[in-house]
Amino acid sequence: MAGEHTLTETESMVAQKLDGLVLDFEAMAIASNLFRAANAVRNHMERTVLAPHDLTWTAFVVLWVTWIWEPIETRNIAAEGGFSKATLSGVLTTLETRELVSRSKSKTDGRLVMVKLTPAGRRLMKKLFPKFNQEERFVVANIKPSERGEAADMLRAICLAVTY
Amino acid sequence: MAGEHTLTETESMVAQKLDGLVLDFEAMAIASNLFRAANAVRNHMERTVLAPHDLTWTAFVVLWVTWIWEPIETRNIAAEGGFSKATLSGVLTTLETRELVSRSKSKTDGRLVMVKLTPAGRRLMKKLFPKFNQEERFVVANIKPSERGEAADMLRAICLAVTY
DNA sequence: CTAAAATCGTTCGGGGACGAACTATCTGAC
DNA sequence: GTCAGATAGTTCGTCCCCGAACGATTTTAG
Repeated sequence: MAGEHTLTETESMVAQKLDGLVLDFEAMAIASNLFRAANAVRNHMERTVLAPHDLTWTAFVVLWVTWIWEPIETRNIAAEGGFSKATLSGVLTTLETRELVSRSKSKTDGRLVMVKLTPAGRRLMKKLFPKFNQEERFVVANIKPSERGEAADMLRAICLAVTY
Repeated sequence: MAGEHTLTETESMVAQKLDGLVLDFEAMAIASNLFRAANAVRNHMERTVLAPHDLTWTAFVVLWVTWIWEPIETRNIAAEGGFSKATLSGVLTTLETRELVSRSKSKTDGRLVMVKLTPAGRRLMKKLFPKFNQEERFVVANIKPSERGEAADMLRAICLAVTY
């Protein structure tokens, strides 16, 4: 994650490998830092907040989305969380085994499965989310408060470009 | 990934769940969009550039880092790529089986393993990276060129906060 | 010189991640 | 009313992903 090499060092190495080709180094820097950042934040969250409760990142996202919108259809959890329905299926089973969520068939459409938190799941989220938000504040601490709005906008702009 | 709900909708739901508690919604928005963006970009790259060559995201990152810095020690690949040495070990084995990289013991320190690309690996990267960079340009297309420098800086600031 | 501590890469176990194939259910055209 | 097509969720196979434990090597203390 650290990335011991400076950006310009990397750039000159890449330029050398592909000499003659036109490259957009600024786009490259954004993409590469986007992943460094996301990965670093995820690891930080897992270590500081999630590991003590034996939760993975994805499991937490599922709990969070469900907590906010329950009862919610599984397809919507997957859409909100940004992972495939196949992934969700496994994670839901794990969480159901731990009795943090419950599945039930929709009355109006037999294809749909509705998900809710159990009381234990709700208790966990009520305790966990404030800690999580506190770490989120830590994560953005190096961004000037006046620039945080633009930061969020920029990330949204990236999503938009890729989601068509 | 899509996230059908608006930010304020989500905020009011969260506020309701945790009423009385002070939350930093701006930090929440940045963190959440960071992951949406990273995930979306990764999926986009995998579909448009990587899948045709049967490469996963991580495998590509390993190839890229190795391509730029070869010969490189495995611990440095892991640091540059942002994943654990355990992950790297498996991915390297996969890539070695496909004869895109080669491992060899360091002469000067028996603990270290050096990694290089094979000629086939180098050919692949020389062909693949321009396509990859082209998609990176697509990804940042919705960010004003004048703001792209700040975008990269912001992501670096996040990394810094979390990496200590 | 040697024993203890540190470092490096691999292995192992368990969960996550996805596309593809599958079953079940619903919708719509006729 | 029926049946072809669309949609939802699960299962399966394969790979990624990490922490912890491990064996091998090097460094450090004394």
